[in-house]
Amino acid sequence: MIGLVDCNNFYVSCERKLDPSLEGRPVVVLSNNDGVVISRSNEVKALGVGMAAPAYKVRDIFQKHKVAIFSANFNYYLAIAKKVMTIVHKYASEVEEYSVDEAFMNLDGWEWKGLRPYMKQLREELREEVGIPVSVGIAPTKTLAKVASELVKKDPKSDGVGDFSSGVDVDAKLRSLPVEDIWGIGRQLSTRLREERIITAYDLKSASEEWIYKNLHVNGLRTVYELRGIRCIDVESKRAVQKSIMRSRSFGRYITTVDELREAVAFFASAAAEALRADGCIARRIGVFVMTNRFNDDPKYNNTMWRMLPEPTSSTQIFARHARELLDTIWREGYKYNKAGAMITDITLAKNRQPELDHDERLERVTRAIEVVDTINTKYKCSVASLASQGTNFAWQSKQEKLSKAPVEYIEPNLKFRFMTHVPISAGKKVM
DNA sequence: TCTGGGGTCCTAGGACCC
DNA sequence: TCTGGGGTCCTAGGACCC
Repeated sequence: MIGLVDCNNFYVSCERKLDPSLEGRPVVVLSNNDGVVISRSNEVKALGVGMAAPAYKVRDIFQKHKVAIFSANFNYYLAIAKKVMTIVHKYASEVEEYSVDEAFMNLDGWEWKGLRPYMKQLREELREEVGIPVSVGIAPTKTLAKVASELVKKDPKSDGVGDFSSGVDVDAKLRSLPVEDIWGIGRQLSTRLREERIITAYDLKSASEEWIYKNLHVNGLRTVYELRGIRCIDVESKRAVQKSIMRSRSFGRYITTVDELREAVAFFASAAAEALRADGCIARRIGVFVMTNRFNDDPKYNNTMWRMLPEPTSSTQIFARHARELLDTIWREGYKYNKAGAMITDITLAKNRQPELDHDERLERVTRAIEVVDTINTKYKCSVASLASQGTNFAWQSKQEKLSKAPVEYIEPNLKFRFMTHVPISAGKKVM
């Protein structure tokens, strides 16, 4: 059997942990730049506010129903997620941390009768020790475990554990789940399926394999098999090396000068390189993209450019220099830029690198300087130190107007959602 | 006025090779 | 006028996930 632990309304639950008076009240968490809704309490879901709803469009609802609004505090949420995962690992030897707030457990070999109380115990421990409510699904496949936890979340009378392991009329459960709520069936596919009168999870389970393969390809067929209880997607408990790293932001205001955009791109490239080093990896390819606002009538310009480096590296300076050159190639005067980013791909483990033929002392020095920067940033849990080229303005910084104050022991140093401060230092004499 | 930031995998189509 | 048949590799773009 496979178990799935899924934190309920995770970011909202984290805010409620800080302020228990939010319990029972409508609460939302907004994305970066306070742009869209990324976590909703059940009360907010009941108001009809959708996932990823633009904040300005639902402001009236928020006001009318006195919704508590928070800017996303990812460093804090990650700290809580870590506590959750630590406990989940106690309950299974094979755990796949599927996302920040979700984990699959391989429970093969467990007597099915024991599974439900075992998972209830996990749920209670998470509630007591971390203060986060979760839903659990137990089923023969990952897709069915997702279905089980999904149904549990929707059922106010349930005890939080959905069990498909034995003696359950799974088909009846599948009939109650709309096809678009299945893991792996998104908007396009569900539209296509509905045209074919495939409306519920049960319809999909019973669909013609030929038709599915022709229209939904291998992934669709995998989903169908998984709904039938045939395991096609394994629990991947070993964390794989990332294949790409991206850092990007929507800006708090439009950027119209190349200098400001250069600073932003230098920051993104540096942040990506830092994450690369933290993984013990090197990479050969860097890309940069720029975008104008895609929602208004302003003149549009989007562009991306990639470059293959002569050899793999993890050097902030090298990535930042190439990122700047790429930006200068795609930069066009006269547009209001709204978003930009840097991407690194063709990643391999640094220990697999071919040994250097000639020892480069300058490179060594630069590498040491960068190590110091990484250490400082990790220690202070934000970007205290940076390349001079990143500038000191951060005029392009995102908005975060409703940040909750998490105690410092709840702040997890992390490279993904690093915020920016204003004390750049130079790593060496001239770095770029 | 105000619309996130990461990731993964798959497919189609072009370039190129024999 | 007729205009091979594979194969591989790469990239762009689409679909999905949270």
